[in-house]
Amino acid sequence: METDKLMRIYQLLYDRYGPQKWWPADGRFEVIIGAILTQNTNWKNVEKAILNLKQANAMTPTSLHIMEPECLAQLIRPAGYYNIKAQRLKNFLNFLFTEYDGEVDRLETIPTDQLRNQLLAIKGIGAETADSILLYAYNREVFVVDTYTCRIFFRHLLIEPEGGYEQVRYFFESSLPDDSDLFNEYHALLVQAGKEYCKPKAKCNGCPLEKLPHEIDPLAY
DNA sequence: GACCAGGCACATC
DNA sequence: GATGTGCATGGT
Repeated sequence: METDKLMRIYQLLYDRYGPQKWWPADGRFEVIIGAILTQNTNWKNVEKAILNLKQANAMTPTSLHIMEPECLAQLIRPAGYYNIKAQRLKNFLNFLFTEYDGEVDRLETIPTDQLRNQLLAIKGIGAETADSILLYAYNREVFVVDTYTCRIFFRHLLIEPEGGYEQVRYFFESSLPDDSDLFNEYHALLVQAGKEYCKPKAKCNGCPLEKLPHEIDPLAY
């Protein structure tokens, strides 16, 4: 049904930007940490926080698990919301050590739906963060919906503004081939296009999708 | 100085 | 169920 349209959009984005090779991280654990740190935050700031953790030899489950929350908060300070994010990281690590002995690889064998529910039960991990972890750390066939995804697709009249997260996710997952590599690139390309052309209060001249049907008033979303 | 960033939980109506 | 608010640094 919507498959052709979605693949055409994918192709337009891919032609413009090429492969994005996400997630920009060194290993599974770092993907998870980055997914929490990047909540409502510029990735450049997250990189500074991750560098701090690495320089403190703290980018391991054990060292983060035993670290004082105040110390962790100071290390991740550049990523913003550092107190709340330190707690969120701790919540994940408590889960990891309680349920899986602190081994991220042991999540590999858990069925996707079950793992998703376990992640969502952790305070501080919402739908987008859980799905980022599932797709980018565990290669599961889960489409990550974020602000840019909604904004771009709403402006191009492809989704309803009142469609919630799960509706939009279903729209992509049911229309696209069940391919985690495709989901991976697609989301990354939408973020790239969004950063450049789909700001909240700006028109998007030059956007790779500008020839598609388009909502005229960019302030609408 | 204003605006924005790869959200989420919680309060209140 | 919808809507509003706090959380915070750093780049443009």
